[in-house]
Amino acid sequence: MARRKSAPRARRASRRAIRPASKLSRRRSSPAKRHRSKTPRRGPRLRPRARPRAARRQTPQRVASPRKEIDLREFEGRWQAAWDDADVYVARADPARPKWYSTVPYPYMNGYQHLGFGTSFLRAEFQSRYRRMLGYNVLHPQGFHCTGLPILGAAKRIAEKEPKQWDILRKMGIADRDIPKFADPMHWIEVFPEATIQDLKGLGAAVDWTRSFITTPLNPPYDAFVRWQFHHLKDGDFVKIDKHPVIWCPKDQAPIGDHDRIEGEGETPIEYTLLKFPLADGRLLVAATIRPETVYGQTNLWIDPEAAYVVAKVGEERWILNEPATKKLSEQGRTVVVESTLRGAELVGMDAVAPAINRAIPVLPGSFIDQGLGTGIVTSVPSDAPDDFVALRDLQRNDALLARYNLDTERVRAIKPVPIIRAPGWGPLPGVEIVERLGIRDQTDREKLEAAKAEVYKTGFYRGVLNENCGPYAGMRVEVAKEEIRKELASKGQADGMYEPSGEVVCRCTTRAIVKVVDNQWFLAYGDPAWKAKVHEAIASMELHPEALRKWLDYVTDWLHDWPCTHHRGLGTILPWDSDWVIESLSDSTIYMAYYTIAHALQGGALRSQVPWAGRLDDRFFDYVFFGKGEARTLASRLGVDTKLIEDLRREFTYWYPVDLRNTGKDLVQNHMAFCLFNHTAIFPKEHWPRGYGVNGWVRFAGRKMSKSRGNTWFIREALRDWPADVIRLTVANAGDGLDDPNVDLDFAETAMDRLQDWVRFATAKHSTRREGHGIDSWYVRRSENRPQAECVRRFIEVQTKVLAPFTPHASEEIWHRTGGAGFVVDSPYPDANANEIDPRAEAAEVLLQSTLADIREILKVTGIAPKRIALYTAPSWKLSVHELARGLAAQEALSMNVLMEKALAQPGIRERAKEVAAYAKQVADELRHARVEDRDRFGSVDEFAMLRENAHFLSKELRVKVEVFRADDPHRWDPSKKGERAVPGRPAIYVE
RNA sequence: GCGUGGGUAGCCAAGCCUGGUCAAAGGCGAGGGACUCAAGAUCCCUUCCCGAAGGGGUUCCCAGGUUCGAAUCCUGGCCCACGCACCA
Repeated sequence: MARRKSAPRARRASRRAIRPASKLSRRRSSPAKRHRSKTPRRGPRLRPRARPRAARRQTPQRVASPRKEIDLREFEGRWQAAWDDADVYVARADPARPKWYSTVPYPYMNGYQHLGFGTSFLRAEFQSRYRRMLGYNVLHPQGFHCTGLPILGAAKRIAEKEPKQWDILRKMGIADRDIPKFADPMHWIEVFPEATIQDLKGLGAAVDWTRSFITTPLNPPYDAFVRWQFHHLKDGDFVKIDKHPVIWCPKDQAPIGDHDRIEGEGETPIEYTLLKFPLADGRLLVAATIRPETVYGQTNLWIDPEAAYVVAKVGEERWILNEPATKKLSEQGRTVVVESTLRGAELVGMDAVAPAINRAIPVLPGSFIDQGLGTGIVTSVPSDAPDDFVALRDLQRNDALLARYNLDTERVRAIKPVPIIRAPGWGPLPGVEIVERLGIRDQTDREKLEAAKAEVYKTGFYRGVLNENCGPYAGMRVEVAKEEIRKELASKGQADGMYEPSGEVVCRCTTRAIVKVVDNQWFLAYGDPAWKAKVHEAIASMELHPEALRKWLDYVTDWLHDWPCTHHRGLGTILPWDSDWVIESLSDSTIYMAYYTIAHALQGGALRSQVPWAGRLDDRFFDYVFFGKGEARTLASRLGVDTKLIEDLRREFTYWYPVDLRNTGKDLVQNHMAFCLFNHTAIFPKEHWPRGYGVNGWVRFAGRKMSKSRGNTWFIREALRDWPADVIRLTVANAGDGLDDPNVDLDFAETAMDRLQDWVRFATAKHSTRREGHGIDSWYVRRSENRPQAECVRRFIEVQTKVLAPFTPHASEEIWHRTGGAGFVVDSPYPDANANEIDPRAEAAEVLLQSTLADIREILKVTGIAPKRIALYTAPSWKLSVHELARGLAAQEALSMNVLMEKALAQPGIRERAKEVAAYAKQVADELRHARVEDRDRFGSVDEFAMLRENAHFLSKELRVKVEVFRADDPHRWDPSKKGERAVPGRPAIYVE
């Protein structure tokens, strides 16, 4: 039996709820309460309501409360230790029993885990515990993900004493003096996996910890496993090498991931169109745009007269553009030779031939151009680009400027925007319209101009249609025309392409990022239609929760394209055939569920394996264990282990695989969950593809989205500091289902805690003190007049304890043991409905009693009578027999008014009240014609008069007034207002005095 | 825009797939009562509107439709959330 040891954490955290008795406390809190009732509470209340300390001290005599306090935390620690000692959750293959294998994706180890992970984890865990009680041999392992950039990045930031990163750790509750240790990435990997284990154990996780591990080469057998996986992918042609645009730091000469950016998180490379404008001498002015569809609205070009430009030879052409653009083009695989430089002013006033419209437009001076973006030359479409319109207006109004550049004033002033796009909600010239609406003064009004651009672009792009000024593209949707026009111009040599970041990205070294096209990027070929087809096949045979997930996964499968699966930096396995690259973190984590099945042997109980032979694993080992290829004996002798050990691992794998349920938050659907299927179909035979997925929403906390940036996170350890684990588990279970975001509701937690304490108190009390009935079905307690039948209560407690066990394993275990249960409740068989114990007659009687009680209450409520005496009248015998006849007819589907009347009148004593009978028969016929069989059968199984008479005392007690029961056809009944006539079967008449 | 999910009472949240037992579970909040010197504890009742007799009215985003019957099925619309990637 379990060794009872009390966990120090639990003792420290114990919170004795002593009922305060002081008037002081009441006075102090009542205004707050009044206030609360009027205004909704702002922000979450994190902790259970605190009992005022002062009150506690003032009234020591009250401490001796008559009720024994239940300290949930105390026995949580105790039972966690007991399960641990008994290795309850350690799972090994057992061919004699059915298996259940469920997992959640391992969390990334750059911090403590919050309740978002906790929720995904617990949902899978509830299922694991439930399956365990159904008799399955359950495997539920948990690993820890360390691959990738964030840990390195964060460690570096700590080393640099960056305040933001420092603060993140401090907010996690790490002491200032300990923070410098996190300058070493290894420290993160030492601290957070252990911390996560403690957190999950604190929640009562039913995990087989002997199979836990961390990723990356720090853990050699896992590293070998990933290498094996990539060899297979390569052999099967699932990996390919190709060109790839990446966000790139020109100074560091390296790609910049999100975590290495000061600015521009989430920005990605997008392709700009380069438009070529021939000058009279054949040189080409090159302007960059993301809106090639607006070429039909071009009126002029913009050049910054103060900026420097270059003439560069690109292919056979001479391009004029700025110097940074030539560098970007070079990085993007173009050959660019700079020949000379010139000032923008030299170009102003020239004419150049615009593509698509093929006519000369003037080059005008503009000061708004961002020289770091594009080419430093901008084509002007004042109809749709607020910048262009404002710059044009500025120039037209500025005589000095016009004069300075010797421009043809008449010609410049004659330039008018050309309408080109029709979009709902906009006039013909959105660029002009928005500038006027926002009251933009001039080119220096940057903030408003940015907003204007965004607004015009969005509707223009998604809803716009090109108009009659757009030549062959008139009538085409902007979204489509964009690509068409670009293709046409490129094919005619009037356009080219260049990548830029989708928004400004600044590297940690403060250099502005550009886009580089690398030409040797390794990809997983998720874009391959044949591969996609196999994934669809896998999805089709899966069990998905919720079912809506199926459509989403199918969509994601089609939408995915080739995935760059290697990096130059970050922690991870070195690509086995090209040591310049490290395998990226979403790519090393797709089939590791297979690794868990053998991890207990490979890890030797440590997260970083120290097992000597496990440091020597090669592909042949995994080929044998996962595919049964090769000889166990040769393998064993090479590794220096017993043949049996190797064979056992093969058995573990074939026993446990595939995964039955993998649950996660919805953020992973379009990457990890999809990748997992792709890689399984690539590597494993069909019978080892995952069987089930579950997905939940983002956890909201007290109605608000839980997010680090908003300071609304709740770490598991914080939650455990404030609440008992079982309460957290119940609260998570209550939070909501489906793909919607579940809501962690602390008011519920508060109630759940009280109820759970009550339940434990009740269930573990001696029979004689259980009479109060807290925690038990109150209808039954009341019906039994507070003397519930002992065996019934015992059964109730047993069943309830088991049903609750997946959610509140600690409380259930405590009850189980204190009520003499054998073994652990978490391993006991789940209760099953027993058909022999269902008594339809008794249930029908209870339904009648309850509905009668409800009817009486309704009458009392409506009339407002304070009753002195209540009488019930059950239906007269003639109504009973008519009803019975009707039921019989209904059962034969022969119920009609005339048949019923005919049969009724044939009975003795009916004819003399034919009129009444007819009225009632009609009513019964209408009621019963559409009634369900079960409902029909309920009538007749109960002797209403006997039942109500027997329970008159109970009703009296419930209603606190005398209740009498009569037959409606009893001539001696007390019935001052002739209510008895209304009685019908199933509905006794009621009189209230 | 594309994709996915959703809109149920003051709030949270079941029900919808498989139509009827649905004025719609449960929880929170609120009101009343019991117990109490008193309570934030516990228990009971109420909580869409009307009603001095167990009833009636109007509801499940809106508008239509199918059906004897719709929160549930179909069509159209409005609104909200999330994702739209190279990485956890």
